[in-house]
Amino acid sequence: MNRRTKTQSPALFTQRAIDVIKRIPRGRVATYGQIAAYAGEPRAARQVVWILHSYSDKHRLPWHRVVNGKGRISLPRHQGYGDQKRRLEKEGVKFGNGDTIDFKRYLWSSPRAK
DNA sequence: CTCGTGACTCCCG
DNA sequence: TCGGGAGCCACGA
Repeated sequence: MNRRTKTQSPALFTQRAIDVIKRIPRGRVATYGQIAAYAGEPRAARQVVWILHSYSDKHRLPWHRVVNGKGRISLPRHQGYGDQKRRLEKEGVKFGNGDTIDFKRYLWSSPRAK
């Protein structure tokens, strides 16, 4: 009777989070917490991180459009920091002093969330 | 089941 | 402005 074995599919949250990330439009950015909130778990920002690590490739997620709550890239300098910055600038996102992104201009807001 | 991991976030000082 | 600490969640070993 338990037709649905838990190992079959990722948690609903994970699925929704992936979906949310895929909806981030070009030239816009979203924060980890924001994505988690749209997916239904405001405090699962860390889970979003894990998702990026595990599914960004399989699902072709726009991982570079995800930044931290301070409007800055979270990747370590020795990792994809420069890569992410370049990808964003290529989409028209400008970085201010201290490599901060102006949320008033580039933060994405889901049409359905509001 | 317990633990470790991870590109976070909030709260203080 | 910056750093430390606690809280947070799901997954894999």
